[in-house]
Amino acid sequence: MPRTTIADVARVAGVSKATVSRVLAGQTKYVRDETRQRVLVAIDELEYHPSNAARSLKSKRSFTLGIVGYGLEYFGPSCTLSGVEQETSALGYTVLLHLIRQPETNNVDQLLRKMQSRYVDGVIWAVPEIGSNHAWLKNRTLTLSVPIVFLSMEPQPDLFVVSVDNYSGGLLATRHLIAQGCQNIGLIAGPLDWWEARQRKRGWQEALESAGLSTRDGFIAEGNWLAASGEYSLIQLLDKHPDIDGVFICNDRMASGALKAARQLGRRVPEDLAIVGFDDTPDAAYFYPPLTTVRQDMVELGRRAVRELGKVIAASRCSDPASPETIMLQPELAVRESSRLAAG
Amino acid sequence: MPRTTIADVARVAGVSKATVSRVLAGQTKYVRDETRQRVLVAIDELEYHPSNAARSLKSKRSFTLGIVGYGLEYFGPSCTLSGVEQETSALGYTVLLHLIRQPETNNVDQLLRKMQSRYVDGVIWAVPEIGSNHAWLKNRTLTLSVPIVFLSMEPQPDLFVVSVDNYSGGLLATRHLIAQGCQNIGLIAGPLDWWEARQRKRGWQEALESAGLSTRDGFIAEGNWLAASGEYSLIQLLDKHPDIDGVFICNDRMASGALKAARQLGRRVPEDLAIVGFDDTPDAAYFYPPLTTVRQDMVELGRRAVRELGKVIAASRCSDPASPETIMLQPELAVRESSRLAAG
DNA sequence: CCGGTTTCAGAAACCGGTTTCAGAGTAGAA
DNA sequence: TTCTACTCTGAAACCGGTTTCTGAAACCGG
Repeated sequence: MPRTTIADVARVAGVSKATVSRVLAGQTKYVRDETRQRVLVAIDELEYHPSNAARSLKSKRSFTLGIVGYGLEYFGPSCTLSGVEQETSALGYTVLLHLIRQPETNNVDQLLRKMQSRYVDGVIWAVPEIGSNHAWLKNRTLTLSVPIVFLSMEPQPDLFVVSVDNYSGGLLATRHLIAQGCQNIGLIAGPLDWWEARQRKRGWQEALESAGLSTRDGFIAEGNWLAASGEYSLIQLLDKHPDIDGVFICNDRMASGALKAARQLGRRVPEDLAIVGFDDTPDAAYFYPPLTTVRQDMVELGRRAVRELGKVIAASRCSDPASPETIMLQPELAVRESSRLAAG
Repeated sequence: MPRTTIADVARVAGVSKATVSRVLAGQTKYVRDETRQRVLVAIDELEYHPSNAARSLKSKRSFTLGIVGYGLEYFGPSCTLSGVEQETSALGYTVLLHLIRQPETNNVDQLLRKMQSRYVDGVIWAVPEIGSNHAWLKNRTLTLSVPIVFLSMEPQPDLFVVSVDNYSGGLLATRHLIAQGCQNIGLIAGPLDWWEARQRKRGWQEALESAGLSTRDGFIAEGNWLAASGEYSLIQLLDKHPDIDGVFICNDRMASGALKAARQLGRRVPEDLAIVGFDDTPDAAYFYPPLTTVRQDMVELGRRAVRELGKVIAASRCSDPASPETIMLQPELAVRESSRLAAG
């Protein structure tokens, strides 16, 4: 049986397709109240739902937002996606999801074209900036015919960017360690080709410098976000510098590895070694000992990005382009036992 | 500037729209090779990409799979979604994502209609069976005009279901505890209105019974998947039955809470209390002590579901409906220190 | 050489909405 | 009373593909 179309509704309501369309569009003008009621009744009666394809074809919009994501196996990105979907639904759009597996992927062209061929009304680019994987932006600046909001990348004056302030997070973590009385504070960084990892490192660095503490190169180890690398890195670090009494570890997973290493080495946490992580994963509070960490609200990040995108889309529809802006969400510190030294 | 259409390609290639369409469809018949080449060149030259909307409108397919998901903040569902997306892309489709926040949601009708209005070619229902949230299926059995594959629900003869064998997982975990010499084995279950939680419990129960061990009611605590409930539940359990020497905890998060409780109570793990979890979260290996757990491959779950859906879609297109089947993925045990007792 | 099948290609209808344009009816102004 | 102005509605064009139908040309056995 063929689907019920706008023509069916029109026939039942005794009006023309045009009128039904106007009612659907929610126009209050140019439709008499009594007519509107008849149409609404017919729609209800027939359980009519308009075809998105037909609608998109003519109006060139799809009521769809394209999301390009990465690393869904990690807690942060999953939460971001959840936030994105939530806000997208709230705005009456639907999410078209595309995940990238190689962050340095370079078939961006094909991807964008695919999105365009689906008339997405906007795009959330939720692939973190790694190496030069955002270089494609150089070539096509503003050739982007569809509004895009970028997540977690170096702010650029001509782009919409929403990100957590990782630098500020690094500051928070490190200042806290300093306040706890740590003298030799190490860093287990994320992969330094990640923009976010570099920002966290910079926070660590500047906190130490402005406190007059040393940032010797040997105090830095570069991990790969995984627990095993945290374990390994801490062993390395303590081997070279046994006097390290505090470490800022750039995500909770690596921190959990480091905690394991500390146990194996017989270093008590926090007495011998204070540790601060980053993310505030749900289980960070259940590490042994519970982990002090920098909390970032990834769900809110996703929501904000979509809200921003919504504004851009609305503006572009009024042919009144919104001016690019950068939104930085501030992380906060969750203090737990892994860094709690006898209060001075 | 208007987008390049099939008519543009036709003009450049010196053929008609119909011919271009045939080339696009990949038909080898009814298009001379030389003509095809001309068309392909034109397509390439104009960087032509067909409009999905126009295509869907006529052909009633959208090359899109609708995914209805739940609980993306958890590790498992995220991985499933990742697997789903991967396989969906591989099959040339795109994912349309809709997340549910109240698992007992009952506006299923509206949701399905929305999917239909977007002409999705198939649906993956990735909302776990909780309470009677799948009851809507009763009313509309086979009225479903679009192929659906269900995840993680009680198998039904007339539905396509793909799931991890949770019962078998419960068996594995509990038999392992028995093999380690535990005599009094408790259970910290998930919320028992979850089908998956009930299956895991059943595995525990039958393993004990077939070994001639007791399954007193007091040996069971019902958690809510969260770490805090694992902590609380273990305290309860040990309070009532201090002689418990092993526990099967139905997910890793609760297990991490339980490990914390054990530390607080001064119970050594595994010497005084052996613990087995479920999921094999990436950090389970870094718990203190490292957690023995039942590993389920959620990524593969997602992939399998899509592959299955692909088959159903293909079959339905040949108006040769595939006959419903149930696929059960077998979990496996990852043995670590939390349950490793001196080998007998 | 002829009727019949097969291959190739184009014209036009069609999918289900939106939008333009034009016309009818009514109200208000001159 | 007539002229504009505004409200309401329908007919028809349009969006960009797919598909049917039709016909020309090529091929083929008799």
